Amino acid sequence: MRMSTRGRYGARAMLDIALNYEKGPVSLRELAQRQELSIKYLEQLIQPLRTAGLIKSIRGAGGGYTLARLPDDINLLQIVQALENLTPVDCLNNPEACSRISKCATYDVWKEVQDSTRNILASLTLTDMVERQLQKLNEL
Amino acid sequence: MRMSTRGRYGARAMLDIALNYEKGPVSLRELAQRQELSIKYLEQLIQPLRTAGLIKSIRGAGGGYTLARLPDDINLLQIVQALENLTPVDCLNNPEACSRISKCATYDVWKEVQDSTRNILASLTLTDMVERQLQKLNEL
DNA sequence: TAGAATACCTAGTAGCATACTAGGATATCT
DNA sequence: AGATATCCTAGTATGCTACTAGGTATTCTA
Repeated sequence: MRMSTRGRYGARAMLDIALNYEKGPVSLRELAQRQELSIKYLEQLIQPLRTAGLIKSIRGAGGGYTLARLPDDINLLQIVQALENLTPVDCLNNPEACSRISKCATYDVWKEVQDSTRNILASLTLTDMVERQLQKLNEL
Repeated sequence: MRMSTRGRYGARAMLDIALNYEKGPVSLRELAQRQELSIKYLEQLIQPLRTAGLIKSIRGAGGGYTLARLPDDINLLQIVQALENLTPVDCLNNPEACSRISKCATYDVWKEVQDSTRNILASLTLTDMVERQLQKLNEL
């Protein structure tokens, strides 16, 4: 039950873009610098976020990325889901993956686990995360 | 956020042993047959469960495994935790893993995710799982 | 006491996913 | 024109997962 760097870096990237919402588009160069991540790797993570409709890009000099919707309309589930497989067990979303489903009690249990983790992630919006971030910086 | 076969097979094994609680020890051969898993792989999964104090073994002919405690005192968190790394992100349990913790708002968020998944798993006991299993078999 | 049946232990290994890097094409601003 | 961006495809090392193999130790039964 581990999260990959994709989901984590993606969340950091989205938070960064949200924090700079007012200041215009955030370029990958800035983003990579602030978040101490490689541009090339970020480049790979940012594309799925774009095709998921969470950010939009502005090409050319002075370009970068901005949120495609209000921070209130973007939650962590959407972010993570765009970047990694959130299904803990294959049989949950692919009934053919296992022939034992009908008699398997653990199936129900994993379903429950999946549902509740999704609920937690979905309950956290970018607005929440921005708030937390600002509060955290104030405490330093 | 995927679960490995270790945790899943381990849960199935524990449930199987619990279902046969009255009938005496369950051998790996029976277990492997019923669960359609390889003996050799099960052998590897069963050891951590034993050292975690969830089952005890009886060696020699006629031997096998039985629960080390009452099914009510064993929950899914204990089972899964014995078999795989449940920490979604390293920094949660190892502060040196990342130097950004103090200013990282996503840290708090992952912590929340971790805590709640652990709570779900901890709330499911072997007794619950046995009940579900029996009910499911009745419905067939 | 032999032998069958079991658990226990250590070492391998193929395949796959992760976490990147590289190089170039395309678009836009100044 | 040139600088600064995004966009796209391919490659790759490393580590983890999901096993398999082979042998040892223990205990029951005939």
